[in-house]
Amino acid sequence: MEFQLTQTEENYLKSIYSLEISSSKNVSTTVLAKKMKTKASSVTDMIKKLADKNLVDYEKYKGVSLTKRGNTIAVKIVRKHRLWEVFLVNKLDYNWDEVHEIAEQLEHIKSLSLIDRIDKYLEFPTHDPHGDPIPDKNGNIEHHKNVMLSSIQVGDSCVVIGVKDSSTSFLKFLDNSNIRLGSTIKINSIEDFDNSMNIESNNISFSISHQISKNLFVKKS
Amino acid sequence: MEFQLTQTEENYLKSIYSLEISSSKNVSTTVLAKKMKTKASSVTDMIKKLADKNLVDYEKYKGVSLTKRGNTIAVKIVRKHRLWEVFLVNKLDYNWDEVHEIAEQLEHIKSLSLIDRIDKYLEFPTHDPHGDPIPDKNGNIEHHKNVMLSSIQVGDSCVVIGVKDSSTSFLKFLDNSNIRLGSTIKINSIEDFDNSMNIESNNISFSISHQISKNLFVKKS
DNA sequence: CATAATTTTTAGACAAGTCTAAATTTTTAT
DNA sequence: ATAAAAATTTAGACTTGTCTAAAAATTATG
Repeated sequence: MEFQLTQTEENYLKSIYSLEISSSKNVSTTVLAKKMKTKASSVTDMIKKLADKNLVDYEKYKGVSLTKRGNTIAVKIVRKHRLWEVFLVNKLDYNWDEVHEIAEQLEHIKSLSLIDRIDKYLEFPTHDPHGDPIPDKNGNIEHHKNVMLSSIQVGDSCVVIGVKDSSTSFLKFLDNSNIRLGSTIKINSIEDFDNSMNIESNNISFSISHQISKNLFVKKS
Repeated sequence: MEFQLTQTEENYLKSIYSLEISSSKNVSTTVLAKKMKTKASSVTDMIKKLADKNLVDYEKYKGVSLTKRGNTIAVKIVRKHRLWEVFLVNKLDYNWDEVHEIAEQLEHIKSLSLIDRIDKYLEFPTHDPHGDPIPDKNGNIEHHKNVMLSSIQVGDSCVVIGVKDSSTSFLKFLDNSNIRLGSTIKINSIEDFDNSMNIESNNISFSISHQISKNLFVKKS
């Protein structure tokens, strides 16, 4: 029943999945086009194909959403992506800013057993190197509470549990600031003018922009 | 300088490489078509494209051969394929008859560093699970002497060092006969009629067809 | 060596995924 | 509420890798 999709189709499903999570509305053609780095007209074509295959619900001019079947497949791809990232970091000693592109390729490897063997080999990790939760074999996934560092109040402390932006430049900035998953951060002050924060981490105080604090998932401690 | 090839182009190069090794003549369109499970006309089209890219030497009606550049790329793909096979067998506990298809996909993953990290992680194996030699980082590969079990004489003993045919059915037969890499085989007798051999392995005597003995690489002991 | 058989190439077509340009629909703003 | 702007879709085209059918070249055979 689980017929073969092309890599491109899989990438569309994955993009729709992540856009649905962050907005909860139907995904628009333009937004999807930007995410897929292609043109709106190409998106329309592909959406029609996915709708024919019952992977998305689509109504002209109204955007798309994943069907149950589409969601199931998207979650599987996310699972593969995140497990491969764990493999690359934990076993091959890659840095967390180096693994995304390789995992983008590895996530499309077709095999009924491979990813579950990897999962076992990695001893069933629950989160990837960026703190994102890994869906289990049955597609169950525990979502972030989405608490951003930017919403924490002066005087409070929190622990970094994930990054929203996984770009190399952001991750390298965090490396240079000695901020990693598990780091404890205390808010010393917030600048009214630009919402930049003075924080304390590893006993060092320094300032970070709003752009930074908006992209760090944290848990109050 | 090392521009991107499609998976299909890579597969053609790999096929030409393996056909060149086994015949040392130019590879004909028909033979390549059979190997690639496609039609001769498709092969002609692709060959032209590869020739344009300076990966093969091609003269109409005379078949193809790899250029130095084409050979270098083909060897890299072979290296990736064989290292991934080692990973699947040694780390993920796959059986040697299960890994070919998955490695066919993994060999096309693009990354400048990945395969060398895998190589290191596996502690620089020299042979894949079927006994085929693994090219090193610089593309150096030590070729089999191509001594087949079928060429060994009655009374002599030898050690299995590789399989020519890596099909599931052949490998499963070997599993069932308790023949694996490193197994010692003694030739008790050879049947004139069909060249079947009576052999002794693991202190058990049994008969194998010529088809079997022609597909086992051995080293005299 | 001449003709038959085989191999190889060419010509024209198709599906997938993309593009540009134009047409249509929806949204925004006056 | 209607015109302008923005978003979306359609139409037609291009590329990649494939195919079938037919033509051309090579090889084999009598």
